[in-house]
Amino acid sequence: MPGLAAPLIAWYRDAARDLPWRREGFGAWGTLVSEFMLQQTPVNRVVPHLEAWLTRWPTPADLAASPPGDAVTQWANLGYPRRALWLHRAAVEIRDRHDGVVPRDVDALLALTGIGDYTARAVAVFAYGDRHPVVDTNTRRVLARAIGGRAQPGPPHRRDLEAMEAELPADIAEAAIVNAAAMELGAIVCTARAPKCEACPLAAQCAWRVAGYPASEDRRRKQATYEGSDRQTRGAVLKTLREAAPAAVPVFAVIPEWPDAAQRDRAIDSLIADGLVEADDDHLRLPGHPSS
DNA sequence: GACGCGTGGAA
DNA sequence: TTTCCAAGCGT
Repeated sequence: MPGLAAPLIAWYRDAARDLPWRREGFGAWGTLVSEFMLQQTPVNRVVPHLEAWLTRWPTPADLAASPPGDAVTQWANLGYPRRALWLHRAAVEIRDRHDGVVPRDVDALLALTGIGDYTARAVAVFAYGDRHPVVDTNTRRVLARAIGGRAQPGPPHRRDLEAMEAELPADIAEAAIVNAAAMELGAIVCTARAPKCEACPLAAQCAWRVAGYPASEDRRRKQATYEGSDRQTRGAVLKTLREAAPAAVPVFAVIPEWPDAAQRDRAIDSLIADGLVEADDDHLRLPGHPSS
């Protein structure tokens, strides 16, 4: 097995997209915010929101000083609004536990709200230049195909980190590039549907291609139907409150047209339980308590 | 390990 | 049109 590092590094030098968080000196806070936004939201939708966010809140302390509801409003339609709440909590934790500086240590990053195996290592590697395996869904797919010979990866697993670690050069700077290049390859060449193998630097050594693109059992979770779901209902409720913010909205005026009143009430209750919505008297609003 | 969690663009 | 997919995380 020749290894993936050398061809990935050469390819990345020419093919990498020019993205804001790859600019020199983008900063650890910017990297952290970008990674939160990129958790399940496509790059093209993140870019404009990221710039607006960092203009409003240039440091973790700036965000921590605002009400969490403002973060939910600024999050707008990026989806999964819990991430806005988690990012706000992380900012408070950074202010209180790390003197306002995004931590560099992976375990310290993992201890922050909303940061898991991927985001912690992404910040340590891309913002601070340390040497760790960074494994997202793109990298898992590249590894599954190039090394495992399978069409798609299985569910995320700690073993993925070990597989990526085995591909990293000893040189710290090169290791960071290999991490970024594997993700980039999965994002723009080794895509889930219709991979562009003719443009792939790993084509000659790709186990999946060499084996003739065998179909493998797809163990990925199917996404639940969105139309008519509780998630859709929650989204509609929160959209109403974002558009009214910072004003509160009478409960009777929150998606009154919704066909299933019980589902609407269930959505409101779950949003309150998640801390995304506050209820007082007969009104609902985004959470407004200062963070401390 | 499996589930719940938004939103919009592309095939 | 419907389905699939997108730099995951907490429970």
